Amino acid sequence: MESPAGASRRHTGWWTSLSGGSGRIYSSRAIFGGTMHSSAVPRMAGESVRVRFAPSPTGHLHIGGARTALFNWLFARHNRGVFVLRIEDTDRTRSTEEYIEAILEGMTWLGLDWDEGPYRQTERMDIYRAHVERLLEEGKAYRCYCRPEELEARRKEALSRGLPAKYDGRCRELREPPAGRRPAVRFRMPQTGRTVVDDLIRGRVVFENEQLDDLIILRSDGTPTYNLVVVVDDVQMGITHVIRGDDHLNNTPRQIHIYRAFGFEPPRFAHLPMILGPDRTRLSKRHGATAVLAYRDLGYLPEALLNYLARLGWSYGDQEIFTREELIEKFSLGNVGKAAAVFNPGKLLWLNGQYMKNTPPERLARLVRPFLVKEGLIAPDQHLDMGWLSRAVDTLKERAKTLLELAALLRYYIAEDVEYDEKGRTRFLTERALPLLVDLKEGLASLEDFTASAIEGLFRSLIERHGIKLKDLAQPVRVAVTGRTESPGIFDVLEVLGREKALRRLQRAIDLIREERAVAGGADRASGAGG
RNA sequence: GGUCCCAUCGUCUAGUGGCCUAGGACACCGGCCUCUCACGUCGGAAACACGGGUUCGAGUCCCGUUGGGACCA
Repeated sequence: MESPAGASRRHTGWWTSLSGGSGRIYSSRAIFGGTMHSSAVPRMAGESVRVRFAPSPTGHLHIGGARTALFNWLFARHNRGVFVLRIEDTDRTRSTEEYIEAILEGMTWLGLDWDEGPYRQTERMDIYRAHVERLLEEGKAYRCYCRPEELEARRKEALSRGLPAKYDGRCRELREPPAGRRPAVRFRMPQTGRTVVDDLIRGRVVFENEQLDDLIILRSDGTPTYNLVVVVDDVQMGITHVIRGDDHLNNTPRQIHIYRAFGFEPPRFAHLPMILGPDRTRLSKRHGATAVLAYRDLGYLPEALLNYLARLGWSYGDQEIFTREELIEKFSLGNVGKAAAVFNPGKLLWLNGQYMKNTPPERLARLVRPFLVKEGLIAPDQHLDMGWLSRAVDTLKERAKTLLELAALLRYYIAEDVEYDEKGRTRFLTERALPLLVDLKEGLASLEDFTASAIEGLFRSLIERHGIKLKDLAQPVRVAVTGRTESPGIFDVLEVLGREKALRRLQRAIDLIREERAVAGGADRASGAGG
């Protein structure tokens, strides 16, 4: 499932357009009149669940969007429903093809495969205009000739007098439109009564209709606005459950009235709590890496990020680690919390470490390869024995919390030579260690099988012969072969390193100690301090 | 400003009126394991925002206050 192709096998096609040939959900006949009622997916008992993720391609797929996508995906998979991907690219000035690609790539990397789409709103403009036209004909919407500047001035005026900044409805009953102005279209909201949203997460939320504006559904330039478009799309795509961020909760009553104006029962709504940064404001770039693909490039495993995202706002008793299948099986909206959650990179890192140590070394070896290239340890097309790399990875995987760290640790196995950690060199590559290293080198050179257990045997007999503890030998050797004071078990390190490299590095350490002895001796003589 | 939402350890959370002397996880501190580091393991410090009610009993229900967030832009 790591390959992009794997995740896209269910897609009906990248650029499937609802207004084009697919016709499965939508047919052009369904746009108008009575056919619309019957052609939209009816809400009957036992009807299958249809949900959607509708990102707007004005940026990368970020943590918050990915969590929304994940919850929709989990809800669909849990209920054996359909997960639709819809690109909300009506904002042409800010939407780009690159971001669309990046969003698809992010979802594919996370394994959030969609069943339909991606549909694109820009291909559906005629449909939205037709819907607006219908509302106009039925008197459920009206043309508004107020200019944006006028509206702005009135809003400021109202605000300064402490009144609600609501559209005053002056074009509602307009008989004679002023000449020479291109009107916008407003939706006629009810002005009395109340609207109830029975939210699947937040419970019953009541809005006074008095508070609702006659909102603009078609701008004077002919482009439809968000609240119209989202309703038309959700109706036509047969969406049964709208699961989205709670920043949309205030829009919900308006949308409910638009559904009703078209003669549809609204879907069920579920508003997810926000994800915040450490300063408790909405998570954004200021807080560091927020793009899903940035975590991929930092060496995170997709299943770890997925697991972390799932636990951000959702829980299942005390359980922290879930396989993808468990998430699908155990997910329910009832276990989604209501309070906003702070994104905690430290916990994500821990979780990734858990996944690292429980992932088969063969897979990690495959995944770490690009990071070795990035680290400059191998050339992009360089051959690398994957069996050997797997063994090397196996010794390191519980020491590395990310693939990037793993690649860095792999350096002393792969590189020709090592750089000594300064402290390690002065502390362990000493005169005292010299005979030990010499003896060990000889022993290793004549060892029959260059295996960890044979190497251990050699170490045991050496420390007995010299009357020392294991660490007196292990640490100097560790510094000599890895350059560092910490590493996996020294026997494993030597085995993975192989006889040739091991001997060469020991010799280099031996030479170094002897050189320093010579220099020190020279210095002693020069200063006349020699005794 | 108006409307709406939210409120348990620093963070993610369990908790759906008695099982709570508030549980788990990350991070933090200490012990153990040990050739080092890590993993693991054992232990520690750490929270029901505040005030009123309801109730025999409230983290849990209601109201208010405070604080945070979102939308209107």
